[in-house]
Amino acid sequence: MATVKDIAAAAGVSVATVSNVLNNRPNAGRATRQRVLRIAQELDYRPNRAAQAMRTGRTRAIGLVLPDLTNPFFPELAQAVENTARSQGLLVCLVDSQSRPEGEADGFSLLMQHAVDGIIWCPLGSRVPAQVRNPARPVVLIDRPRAGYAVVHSNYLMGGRLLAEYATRMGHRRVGLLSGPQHIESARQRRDGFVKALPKGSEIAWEVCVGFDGLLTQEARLALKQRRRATLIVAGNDLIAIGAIRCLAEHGVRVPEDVSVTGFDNIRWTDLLTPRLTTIAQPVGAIGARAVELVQERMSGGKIGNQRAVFDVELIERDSVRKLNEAS
Amino acid sequence: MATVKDIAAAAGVSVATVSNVLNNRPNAGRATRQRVLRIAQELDYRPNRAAQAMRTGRTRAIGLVLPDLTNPFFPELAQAVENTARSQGLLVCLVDSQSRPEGEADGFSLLMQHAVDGIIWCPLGSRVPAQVRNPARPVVLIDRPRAGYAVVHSNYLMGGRLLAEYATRMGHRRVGLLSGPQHIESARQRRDGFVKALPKGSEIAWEVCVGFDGLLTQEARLALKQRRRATLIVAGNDLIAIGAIRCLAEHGVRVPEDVSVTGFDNIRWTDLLTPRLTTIAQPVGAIGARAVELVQERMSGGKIGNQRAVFDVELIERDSVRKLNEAS
DNA sequence: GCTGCTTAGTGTAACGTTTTACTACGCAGA
DNA sequence: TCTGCGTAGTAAAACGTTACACTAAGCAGC
Repeated sequence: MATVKDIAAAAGVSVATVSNVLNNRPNAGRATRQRVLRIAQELDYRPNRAAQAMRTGRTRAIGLVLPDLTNPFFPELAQAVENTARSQGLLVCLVDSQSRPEGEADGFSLLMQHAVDGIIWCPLGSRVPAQVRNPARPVVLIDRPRAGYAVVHSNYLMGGRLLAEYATRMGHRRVGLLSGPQHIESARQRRDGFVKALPKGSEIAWEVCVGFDGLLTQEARLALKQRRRATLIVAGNDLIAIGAIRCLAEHGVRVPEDVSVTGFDNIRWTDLLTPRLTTIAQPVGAIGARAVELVQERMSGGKIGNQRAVFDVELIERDSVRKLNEAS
Repeated sequence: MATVKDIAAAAGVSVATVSNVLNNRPNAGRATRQRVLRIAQELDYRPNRAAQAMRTGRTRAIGLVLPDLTNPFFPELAQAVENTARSQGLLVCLVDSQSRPEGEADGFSLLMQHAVDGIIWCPLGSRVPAQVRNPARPVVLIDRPRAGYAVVHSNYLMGGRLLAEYATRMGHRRVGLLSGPQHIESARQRRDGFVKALPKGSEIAWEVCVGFDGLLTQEARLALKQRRRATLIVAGNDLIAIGAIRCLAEHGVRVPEDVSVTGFDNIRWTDLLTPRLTTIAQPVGAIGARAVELVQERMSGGKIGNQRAVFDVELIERDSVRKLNEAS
């Protein structure tokens, strides 16, 4: 591979000048500049990132630390992050902790060793790995807020509210809640947003919390079996909704004929399912892109406080909620 | 961050000795060795990867180039690859081409700039990006074979055969094929394996090829609507199967009561669907792990020819195939 | 002609490692 | 005592960049 030295030799200038031209600093004449650029192109020059990194301390790589790629919300996010990053010339280094804190810690350690310029992180729990507690590098959280960090996520309260309004409009007055883990703020806000926006006369028939992975607990299965006259089941995310629909089917309960179900996330094939799932769409692409922008701003010195970027969400009406007549 | 120089100073030896100890080369005395190691630990020394990379040309990072993270088969693969890699101290750099050849090319270019030590690649089409045609770095293909490369994938022929045997056992004699793109070998082998293992007296009622992403073409929808007395539809992967089931539902056709459907891949929530999908399970974890091993072998000099690692697959019997009595 | 300023460009140290060639020392064998 | 050899360790170059401190030349103003 060609180096600056090769270019310098071919152009009859010093390596310093080549470097100056390549990083377009002002101190180079018009003619020289063009000559150097042309030769660089001819030799197919690519800067050696390792050398650059050693000299400048920047790698033009960012870390992406996710809890679980088998939850389809995250691959969509990863795709958005990777594509935006690549369009800016940034490489994405992936860590999937498989929901294990040690995995998260190891991943951070590896990322720090490789001196990534910044980290986009969807934190697992409340624990902050030592490797990142003194963050030499900017960290931007994604999807899950935490005090002291910049974060970009959806307006979960709004999502909850939209669902509550829709439920009411469709005539549902008694709902069962299959919420996500309440120690995760994004799960809590979805739930709270829903509950607060529920009008007088509507009520929560029951509530059970389960994991975001859609694997239902005994308690959840029992609640779904009994149902206690709930006409609508509001799930914490799409995976939970899918799990619920299947559990209901096992008891011979049809969706939406016998009971309605809503999800959250609008993962890609919720509209390939039977029935197509009514859910809340998050602008995943925008979220991923914004996270990259934010981390990049911080990489280039901008210490712009710990901002929050919150994105509006949208109700996607499909087939899993039935319209009740007033009498029912 | 502590450097070798710091350790050398603290231990009263030269940096060369520190380096020797750290890479446990023989020329260092017992006492010195232990002192250096102790101090390195105390100072929480981590080698500067950039400096190492510049000197040795190795980065201890590998690239993972995938066509589409929104196809749930790939995140599972990515997870396996990342976890095995991390356990070996390798960082994974992700590229998602979003099924666009330019994306693939850009990704490779970025990976080469960062001088990853090896690349695990699920190629998009038949085009080989120029960046990788002269591979200074070892490349291991995953899931999609191609002449001249090492590859690790499932035994697709076996998968096809298992499906054919199962179909026969369940009394299905007339099947419709909803195959994947036939220019991709893995799709072709699934199909061929199935067709070849079909006994006399069984027949292919019709065949349509669609993309792996589960979005059905007009032609496919028409075939599903007509059905031409096929009692079983064999889909090229789970996404296609899911799409087919929904399309059938739109025409009021129930699965498996009216027609049976099989998938391929056993992506994670095929058993959350209604009906639970009968499909072929690939050992995704093993495939990912083996790919990492293979690329690592090659990284450390082993030029072991272009081997093929082929993994057995397994039939997962669920609820989407009905047993027909002989008469039907 | 001198001063001061701008433009265009250069020489070289430095970043943190690894590695090559070398030294210094002790000791066994003759 | 000399030779040779193994052990323990060192000095310094090298990897490819960037950036600092310079210089050389041209030119305007007086």
